[in-house]
Amino acid sequence: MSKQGQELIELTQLSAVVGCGSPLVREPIPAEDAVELARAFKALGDPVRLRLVSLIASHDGGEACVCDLTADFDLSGPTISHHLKVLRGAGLITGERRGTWVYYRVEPSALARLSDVLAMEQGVGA
Amino acid sequence: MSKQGQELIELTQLSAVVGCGSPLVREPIPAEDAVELARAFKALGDPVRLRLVSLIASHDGGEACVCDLTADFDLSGPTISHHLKVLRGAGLITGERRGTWVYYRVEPSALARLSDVLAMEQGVGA
DNA sequence: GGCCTGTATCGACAAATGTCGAGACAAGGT
DNA sequence: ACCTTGTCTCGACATTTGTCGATACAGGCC
Repeated sequence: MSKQGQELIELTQLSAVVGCGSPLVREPIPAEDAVELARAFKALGDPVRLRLVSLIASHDGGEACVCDLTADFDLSGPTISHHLKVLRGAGLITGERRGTWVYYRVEPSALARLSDVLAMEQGVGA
Repeated sequence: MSKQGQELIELTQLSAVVGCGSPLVREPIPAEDAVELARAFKALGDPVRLRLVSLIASHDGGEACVCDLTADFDLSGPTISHHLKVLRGAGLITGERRGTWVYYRVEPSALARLSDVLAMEQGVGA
C-alpha cells in the first residue's frame, strides 16, 4: 500500500506545472513533466489497455468489473489484471472492491489532462 | 519508400472508423482501431519522444532540424534518429530534407485525433 | 468450517524496446 | 576530387514488457 502510493501518479498535479490549456505546441514540455506524461501515454500505448479503458468508460454507470472485461479478450485473467494494474499505476483508472467483485472506473481528469496536452489549439503554426 | 508506406499509419483515416467526436467513453474502441491508436500513444509513451514532439511543435515556424533537437538530450545521434523514426512511423511527425538538414514538423491532424479520442465530452457518466 | 468463485501476486520466459558505436549515405565547401 | 558535417542504418546488448501457469488472498454460500 505504502509502496503503491509512491508509484501512483497524480496526473492532476501536473496541471500546476504544465498548466491547463498549455499544450505541448506552445512551449517545450519540461523533462520532469515529460516523464509523468509519458508514463500515462505509455499506459495507453497497448491495444489491450486502450480497449480496457474504453470498455470501462463506456460501460453502464461508468464502471465495470473485471468479469465484464475478461470476456472481450483472449487473454488469461492474470494478464488482464496486470494491464489493469498498469492503468491504475498511471492514474488513469481506479479500482474499488464491492463484495465479490472489483469495479473499475476511469479517472476523467487524467484523460482530460492528456487530451489537453495533445490539443493543438490552432494558436501557433497557423 | 514503398516499405515505409506500409508502416506509415494514416491516423486521419481512423476518423472514418472511430468517428470524429466519438471518444473512447461513448463506445468501446474496436480491436483493430485500438491497434492503430495504441501505436500512436505508445510513440508518445517515452519521455524523449514526447519532448521531441513538443520541441518540434513549439519551435519557430513549427519545424525543427535534428541539430536543434540533439542539443536538448544527453543521447547519441543515432538514438535521437531512432526516436524520430518511431514518431514518423506512428504518423505523428513528418521529415523533409532541405539541403544539408532534415526538418521535422508535427502532423496536427494526428495529434488532434488522439486528443479527440481522449476527450471525455461530459456526455456519458454525468 | 469448508468450498467455490473472483481477483491479485509471483516467478518464468519469449519478445519488444532503448541505447550505443561503427559505418554508410547525402549535401555542401575547399 | 576530397574532406567535413549532418543524418540515417546496422548490429549488438541490457532492460523492459506482455504473457502465461501456479499460487495466494477475499468474500460469499453450503
